[in-house]
Amino acid sequence: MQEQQSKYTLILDSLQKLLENKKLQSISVSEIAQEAGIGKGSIYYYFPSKDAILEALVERNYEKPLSTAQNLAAQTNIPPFTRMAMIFQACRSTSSDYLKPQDGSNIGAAEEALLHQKYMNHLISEFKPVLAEIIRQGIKTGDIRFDKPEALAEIVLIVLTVKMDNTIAPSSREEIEETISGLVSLLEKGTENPPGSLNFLLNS
Amino acid sequence: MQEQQSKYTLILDSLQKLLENKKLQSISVSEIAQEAGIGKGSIYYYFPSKDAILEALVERNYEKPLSTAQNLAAQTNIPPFTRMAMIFQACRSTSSDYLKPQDGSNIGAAEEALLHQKYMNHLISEFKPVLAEIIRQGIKTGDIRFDKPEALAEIVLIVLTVKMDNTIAPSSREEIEETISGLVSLLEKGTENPPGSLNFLLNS
DNA sequence: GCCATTTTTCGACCAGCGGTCATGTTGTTT
DNA sequence: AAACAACATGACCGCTGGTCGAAAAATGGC
Repeated sequence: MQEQQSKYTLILDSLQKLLENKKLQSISVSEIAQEAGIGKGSIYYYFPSKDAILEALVERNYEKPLSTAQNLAAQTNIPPFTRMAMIFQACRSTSSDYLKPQDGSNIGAAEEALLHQKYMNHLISEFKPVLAEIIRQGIKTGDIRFDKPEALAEIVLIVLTVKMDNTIAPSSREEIEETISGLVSLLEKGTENPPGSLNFLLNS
Repeated sequence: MQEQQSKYTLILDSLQKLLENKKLQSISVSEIAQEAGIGKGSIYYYFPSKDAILEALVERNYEKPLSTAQNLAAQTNIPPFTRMAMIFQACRSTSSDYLKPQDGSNIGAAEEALLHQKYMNHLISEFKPVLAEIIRQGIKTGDIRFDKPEALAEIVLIVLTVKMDNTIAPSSREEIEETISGLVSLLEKGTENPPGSLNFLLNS
């Protein structure tokens, strides 16, 4: 008989549960196994390493937002800045999923850093072609004036992701908004749009 | 009798040597002790944790470039963009110090991610006020037109650091240059300077 | 010089980690 | 029923970051 969810999915679910509910820290493979109610050895039947579990989880979490973003890019009838706003939104919402309560202990800081690295890496590399395509269309329609769409997309995504993640350049919520607001200003001038015209990107 | 260098310094030197000479990976505390020619327990007399050693090393490595950057910021007779170029240069040179030969094994990827995170964190947070001050002076002299100096400084530093580190958004050397070139274009438009006027920022 | 006190050094030791593996257990095929 | 493959397991391994009591070196008052 086939279970509702395969062990593979069960393992990912368990890791996710541990990540959001309990403190983040370094979650041991044994813990994951215990949470999933299976033997530790079984985990290595489905995953080659602990890293691979993290990687698979990150990948799974961005399947949905990515596909919606891709659909977004195809909707040429929607104005490009509206679509950009939705990507902004996607970055914000997915980012906050990984914010967990910080406790005093620094144990497992390394694993956490790796998680953030993987997360940002995926988000930037996956969203970049989508956002670049949107920008390219915006250039064609004349809404955007800038001659390096890929570079612009990457810059925007890097700043957004890093500030949302808040690990590499930690700051208060106000400072984050200040920087994003500056990014929007820079974007307005860079794409030759009037000041304030992109303010709607700021709504969280 | 006082040794030429304290054990504290010796430990940092040993870690640095291990980081640059051998493959990066996860360097164990025992290894550091062996390299330094001291007992493992002694390390914990000078440092509370392995993390603290990394942190101290990162901090030490940016003492010098930071102080020169701070001196730079004070030199109001030098045009602001020249000083900015020197900060660009500082980012580039310090970044490459940590690029090490990549081998196939993924062991210790977590520790490496932590190192990169610490490194970028320090670089951005330390350079930000300096660069912001330079920008602020540029605004006063009329060389720069932008109303959020801190935000602009942070954006520039984030993009520079992330691209130089090449861990969060890995790409080829050409792609890196492309993105930086895009950043410069964006900067030119954003600060209301003519296209190409900031090209000298690109020289590595 | 000498002892008492403090500062420094050490490596055996610890719990726990990620990962392996021989040994089941279960399910399918013939 | 027998044979075979797919799945499950926890004892086990080498190693890690970190602890600790004891020894060694330095220090200071006399």
